[in-house]
Amino acid sequence: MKLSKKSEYALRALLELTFAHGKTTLQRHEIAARQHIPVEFLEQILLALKRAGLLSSRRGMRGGYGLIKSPEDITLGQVIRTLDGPLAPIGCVSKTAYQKCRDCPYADKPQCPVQHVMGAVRDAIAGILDHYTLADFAAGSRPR
Amino acid sequence: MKLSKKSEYALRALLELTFAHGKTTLQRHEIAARQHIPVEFLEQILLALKRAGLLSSRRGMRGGYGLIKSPEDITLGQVIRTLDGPLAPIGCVSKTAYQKCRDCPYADKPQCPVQHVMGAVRDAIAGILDHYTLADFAAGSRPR
DNA sequence: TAGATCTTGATTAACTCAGTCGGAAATTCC
DNA sequence: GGAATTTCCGACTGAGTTAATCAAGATCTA
Repeated sequence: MKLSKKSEYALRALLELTFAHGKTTLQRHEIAARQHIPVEFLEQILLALKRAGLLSSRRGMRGGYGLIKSPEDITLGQVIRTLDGPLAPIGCVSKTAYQKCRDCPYADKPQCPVQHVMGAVRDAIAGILDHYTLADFAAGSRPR
Repeated sequence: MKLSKKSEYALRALLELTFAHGKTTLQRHEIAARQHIPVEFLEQILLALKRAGLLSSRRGMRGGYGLIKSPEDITLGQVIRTLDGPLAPIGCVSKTAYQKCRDCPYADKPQCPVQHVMGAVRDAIAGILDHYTLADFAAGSRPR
């Protein structure tokens, strides 16, 4: 049930980019310095977020990174999924990356007790993270 | 956000032990066969559950494992915590194993946005798993 | 063109996960 | 008492993941 360092850094980096949104872009080293993140590691995180369509970037002297959408349109669920994979605790209850559970005697019947509980857990986690936007996050408030 | 195989096996093993509770005890190989779990791996799981005070055991010819408390008094939260550690996605929001977050610019102030969201996630997970008993689990129903 | 910056891919050390193995200790049955 | 059976305990292993680090290349601005 753990959040990777990668996702944590991503959230903290996006926090800075949310503050800067509309005003300016930020460079790797600025984000790294403000959030105490190893710059080379941060780099590959920003690249992943870019490939996921959340960030734009510009190379060269006046380069840097910026949000490509407005903070209200990016959820923490999206961010964590792109870096850590599915939110579900177990493959057979994932909605974005379902995987049939091998070796379980209940196979995939809806009677499977594991599926039942973990489905509830998944829904609880996704219920929070998929409604929590970067705007909420930066404001430090609850969503909606 | 993933449940380890260890915890999954533990839940499935406890399912069998719940069915047997009051009637008989079960041996490693019986549980392993019914739930398709590698027997030597299951062993160390059962041992861990025993050390956590959930199971009793007897060695020798008529030996085996049994629940030491009634299924209504064991929650899935307890089980998963003993095998996977804290439920919280990040140390600084754990109630059972709190750890101050190093290198975060917000330190531990209540204003920390990461702490805010992840606290909500932790509460959601624990809210389910700490109220879900083995009895609920075996019945395949929702708790309470 | 020079210098700054993003981009890509490879590499690494440490750690965790999932499972295996061998042997010691306890209990029962003969 | 001895053999069979079962739990107990610790060490070990191979594969994969995590958290970085590094070097070299592409691109942009001044």
